[in-house]
Amino acid sequence: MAAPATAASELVAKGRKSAAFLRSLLGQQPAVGAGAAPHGLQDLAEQILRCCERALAALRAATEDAAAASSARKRRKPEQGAVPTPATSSNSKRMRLSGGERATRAEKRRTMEDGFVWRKYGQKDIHGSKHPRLYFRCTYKDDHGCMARRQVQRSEADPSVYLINYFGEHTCCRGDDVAESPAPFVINFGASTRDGQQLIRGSPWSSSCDDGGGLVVSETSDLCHSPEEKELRAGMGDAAELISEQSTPPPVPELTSMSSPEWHPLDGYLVCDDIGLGESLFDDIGEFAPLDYVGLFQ
DNA sequence: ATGATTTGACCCCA
DNA sequence: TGGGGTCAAATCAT
Repeated sequence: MAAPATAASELVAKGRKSAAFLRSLLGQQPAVGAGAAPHGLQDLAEQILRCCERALAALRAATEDAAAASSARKRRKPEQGAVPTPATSSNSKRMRLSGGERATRAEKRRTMEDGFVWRKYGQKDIHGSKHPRLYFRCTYKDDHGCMARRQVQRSEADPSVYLINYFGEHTCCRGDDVAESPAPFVINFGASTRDGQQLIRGSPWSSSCDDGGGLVVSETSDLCHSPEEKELRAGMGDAAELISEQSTPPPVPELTSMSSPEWHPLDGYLVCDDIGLGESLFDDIGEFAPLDYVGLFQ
C-alpha cells in the first residue's frame, strides 16, 4: 500500500493514543458537580477509541487486500503454467482483450456491490455452459470515457454463485450517488476471488447503485455452512475456493427489490466481514451510509 | 422523453 | 471456421 495509507494509519494511531489518554484522564477525575456527566464523557472517549481501532483495522485490511491483489496480479500469467479452472477455461480465449488489456482481479472484497454503476450491454450463450454470460460496462463510459467492464456468469456448479471478471480501470471514480456516500463498508455475499474472478453468491443484477438497483439480502443467515456451499466447495474444486472467513451473518432487512428473470431474492445472502471487530455489523449501520448503497472499494 | 435492457448481427481471433 | 465480445436497433421501464 502507498505512503498515504501509512500516514493515515499513523494519524489514526495517534488519535487512538489521544483517545486512550483522554479516557484515562476522565477515569482518574473525581466526579465533578452533580450536573456533570463524567460517564457521558467517558463513553465519548470510548467511542472515539473504538472508532480509531476500527479505522486502523480497516486500514490494515486495505493494506492486506492491496498486497494480495498485487501478488495476484503478479501471478497472472495465464498462458504460462496457470492451470485454467473450469470457469476460466471457457473464458480463456477472450481473457485478453483487443488492446492487449488483461482481465484484472477486482480489488474489492467479495461483495456483489462494487460501488460502481454498471450498464448491461450484451449477453451471450457460452459454448458448453448452461448459463449465458452477461456483459456490463461502466455507466459513465460515455460521460467520462470510463472503460471499465465486467463479465458475469453463473457458476455451473452452483447457480447461486456468479463468476465475475473485471476488465479495465475505472476512470470515472463512481456514480455521484455513490460518491456522496460516506465510508462504505463491506457486505460480503459469500463470494470469493481466484485468478481474476469473483465468486458471487447473489445476483449480477445489482448493476446499479441507485435506488433502482439496490441490494436484496436474504433473511437466511446460515449460508456459511449450508449444504449448498459445502457442495459448491467440493464441486468447484480447483475452479473456486470459497473463502470462509465470514462471521455469523445477522438477520438483515430486505432493502429493495430487484427485477430479473433469474433473480431469486433468496439466492442472495449477506455475510459480514470482520469490520466490526467482533460486533455485529449492523450495530453500526447508522454511522455509515444509508443502505441503499453499500459497497467496498479497494 | 429518456435511459436501460434485450437480442440478433457483425467482427475478431485462435 | 467457430466461439466469444461488442455494437446497435428495437423494445421496455420509469
